[in-house]
Amino acid sequence: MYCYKYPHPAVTTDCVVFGYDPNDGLSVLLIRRGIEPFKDCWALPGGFVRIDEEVEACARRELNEETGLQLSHLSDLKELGCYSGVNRDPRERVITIAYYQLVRKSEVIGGDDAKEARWFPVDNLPEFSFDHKKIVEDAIERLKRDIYFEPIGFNILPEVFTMPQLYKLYKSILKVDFDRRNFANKMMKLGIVDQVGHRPKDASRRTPIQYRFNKERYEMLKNDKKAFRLEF
Amino acid sequence: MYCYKYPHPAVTTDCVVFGYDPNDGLSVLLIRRGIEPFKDCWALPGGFVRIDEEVEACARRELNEETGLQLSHLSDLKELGCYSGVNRDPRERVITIAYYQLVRKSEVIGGDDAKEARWFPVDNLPEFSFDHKKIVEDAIERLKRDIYFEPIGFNILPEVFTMPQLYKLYKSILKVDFDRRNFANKMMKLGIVDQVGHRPKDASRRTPIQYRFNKERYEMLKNDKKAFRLEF
DNA sequence: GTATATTTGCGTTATAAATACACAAAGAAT
DNA sequence: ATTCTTTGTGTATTTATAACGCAAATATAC
Repeated sequence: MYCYKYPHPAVTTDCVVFGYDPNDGLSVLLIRRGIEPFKDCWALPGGFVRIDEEVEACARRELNEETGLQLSHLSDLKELGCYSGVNRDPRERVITIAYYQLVRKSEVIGGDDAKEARWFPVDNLPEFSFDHKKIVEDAIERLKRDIYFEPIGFNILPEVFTMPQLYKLYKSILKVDFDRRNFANKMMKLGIVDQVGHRPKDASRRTPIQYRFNKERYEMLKNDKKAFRLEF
Repeated sequence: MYCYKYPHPAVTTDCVVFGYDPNDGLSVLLIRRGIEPFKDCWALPGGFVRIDEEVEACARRELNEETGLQLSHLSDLKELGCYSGVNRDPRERVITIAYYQLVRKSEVIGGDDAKEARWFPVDNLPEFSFDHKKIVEDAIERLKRDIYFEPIGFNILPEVFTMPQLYKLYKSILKVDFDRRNFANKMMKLGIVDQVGHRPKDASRRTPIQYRFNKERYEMLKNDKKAFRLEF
């Protein structure tokens, strides 16, 4: 037993992990809870912060334990915010720090002693445990906002992709229509993407050109919030 | 005594409160600690989250208790982030949620049983307690970023102000030079400010025109992150 | 198998916005 | 009395945004 002079809340982390594929569009990674409360319901991967562990480290650890996802030490989770409603967990007072991140779906192995982990398209989400519905909604809003001010896609698209793929990713997040040609021009002018190899001269116009992100320029624009801006 | 099966961290809040005046520029509100650790050192206003209290509510309460500041229930604190270094407090494991806010200096009464509270210009800060130096630095960076994407000034300038005053506020936050005429044009075109009364016809050109914020439009632009953008 | 629709790349043009200054009047500083 | 500073107004120039045309290849429909 651990005793304190004043009552202490428990602190947990939750992660909203976004994945993407051309068929389902944007999806969120959820796990099925194995224990009460909300046994067998869907919830965000997450768990209790250890006493000698930083909060973001906890989010990474829980993510790995529950979904097999091993985030690169480079790619940092984005802090979404603190959720502190006094009755959000029936067991005890629990304060949660939520994070979000974009990953390639293929990186989820779901191995280990992983509870059942599954992708749900953002417009077809299940019933949630706790206040996780609100957290996911906030994450989607946040992602929608962030996409205007920093480049998105490096972690969520395959290494080599086509302009139509990048365009569709943006459209499926923003849910608005904008001109594909202006979008491609902007991406090129920003210098964020490089053409991969040469297009074979026997290839038809219908075969899309392949690109990869220019990591150097991508990181630069990610940090310099003034330089990157989308309108739409 | 309150006992738990697993060890629990303590949770606190800290507030970075910015004020402004033409002479000192941007300042931060700090209090002198009355107890150990860091007795008599300067620290951010803040304190322990109560077990039946939401985190943001705690930040408001502590702010009021320690500085006399009573924030309008409308103006919400902005969440800055979570600070969770395992040794940031020598007493026990403490996780802090930091907030920031802009206020008029005059609103700080410093009454009550308030510990000594004082404004420090951001480029002349004292030694800090805990990791509050990092928190303040982060808040300044965050403010610098936010200023590009949403209107700032409603809470920090007097109700009626002049364009040169608004211009100087922006310059003292951003610490870059930009054209005052283009800035004024932009503010006018955004519809964020309304001229107050008529300029007396005997008034010279040297007497600045008075403005107040158009609250409706201000709030609109605050929420629609796409509509408000500064370049500089 | 032919007609039609869709996808892709590569443009152009009109409108709007950002940027960089010019200038004059009033007052302050020297 | 002269010079410098502050304030408001205005105007070019450059740059970015938004809307759209077109042809080639291929997929789809009938």
